[in-house]
Amino acid sequence: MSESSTTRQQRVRQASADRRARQKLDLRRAILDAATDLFEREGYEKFSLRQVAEAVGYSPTTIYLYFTDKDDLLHHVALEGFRSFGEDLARAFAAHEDTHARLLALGQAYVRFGVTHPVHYRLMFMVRGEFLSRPNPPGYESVVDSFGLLERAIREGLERGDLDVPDVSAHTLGLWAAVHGLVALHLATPYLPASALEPVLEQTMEVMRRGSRA
Amino acid sequence: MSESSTTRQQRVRQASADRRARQKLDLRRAILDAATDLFEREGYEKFSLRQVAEAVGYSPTTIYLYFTDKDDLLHHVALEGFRSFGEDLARAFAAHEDTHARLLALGQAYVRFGVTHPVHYRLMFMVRGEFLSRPNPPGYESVVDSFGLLERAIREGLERGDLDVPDVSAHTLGLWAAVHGLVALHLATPYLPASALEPVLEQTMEVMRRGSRA
DNA sequence: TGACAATGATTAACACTGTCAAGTAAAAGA
DNA sequence: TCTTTTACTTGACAGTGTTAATCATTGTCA
Repeated sequence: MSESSTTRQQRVRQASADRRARQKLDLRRAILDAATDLFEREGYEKFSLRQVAEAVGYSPTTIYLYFTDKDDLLHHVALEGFRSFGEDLARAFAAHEDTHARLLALGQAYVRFGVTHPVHYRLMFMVRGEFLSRPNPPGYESVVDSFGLLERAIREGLERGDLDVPDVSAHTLGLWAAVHGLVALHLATPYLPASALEPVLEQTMEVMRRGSRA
Repeated sequence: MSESSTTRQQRVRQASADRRARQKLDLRRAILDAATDLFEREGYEKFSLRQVAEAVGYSPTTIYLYFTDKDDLLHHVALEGFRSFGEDLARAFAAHEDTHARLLALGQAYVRFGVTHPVHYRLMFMVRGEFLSRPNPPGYESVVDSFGLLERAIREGLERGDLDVPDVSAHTLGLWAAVHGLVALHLATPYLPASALEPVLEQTMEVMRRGSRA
């Protein structure tokens, strides 16, 4: 009947394979979602593979069919964080043209992420910062290079004559470190409560602005 | 014979109690040393109570007679770190009179500690920063308040007219965060290798100096 | 000196954990 | 219909922190 170049059997087989691949992706997604959920509720120390399995309704060993091990699963939980973190920063970058306004907005977006996603932040930048040095696995190639974004803002500021610093990379690192340090101090120590975070950030950004302006 | 107000029996009893107390302290010290050693060799994740017990030659449950639990033991490992960290900073503080030289020295001492004691640093300020908010247990009352030290350096600088910032506490936090951020980035990410740490610190300190000078 | 009490450490067990090898049941392919 | 592949589970191992019960030794006191 049909004059297509593929036989009916071939097409059915293909559809079947597609469906199975889709189900496999669905379960992988469900595991990752359950893991993220559990992680955010329980925190790094109490996060357990077996509890993830129970939450998703499979035996513990099934997880190993979708992630190589607990660490890999945790890495993907972190990657979800890097993705939304990158999106936040990209929005802040795009929202301003002026160099200093842009840098301030980036700093504020950074801090805001840390405050609203403390458990994720700790995982991503404090407890398991090594994740940053791992290559992005399939599906996460497009995650925004946040560090590169900040570097670009600074380089452009330098080209426009808004900034004057000896070394772009060093200043990028210094600014990043300053903001990260504030969030880390807030999350890990009693020195910097949430209420003080915003004003301290502003004063620090202002000091660094004054110290780096042309 | 002896006309002392205490009987011989009383003195013997006292000496015996003293000896037992001393032995108890010795074992506590031995456990803590073994724990510190193991922790520095194996790192936070692999640190195990049972291995500490084995290293010191006692059964696992014996540890509970000297520390309330694993967390308490880990806290004391961190406290050893806070002590030597505080000593390093106090030395740097005392070595300089000039405000900016003193602040730079403090920053350098801070970074040096992080580089030479990475495992301890991670425990103290990154993975288990909550330890900072716990009250100092017996034996650690004299640990230098490093944060207070930095604050004093800044306040004195302000009083001498070397600095001009709106808020002393905020600037203390900002400076601390900047240096901590650099160490944390070095220890947890690939962005800041050891070789780049010193120059980046210098440029950042210089930017903050320019931005906060009177 | 001998009975009693306190101290210091141990053994055994529980409820967990991540992970691996082997096995099972169902679906797909020939 | 027979065989192979796929998806998943069972059972086990070697660990973990922690608790309760127990044992041996030492100190105390009649």
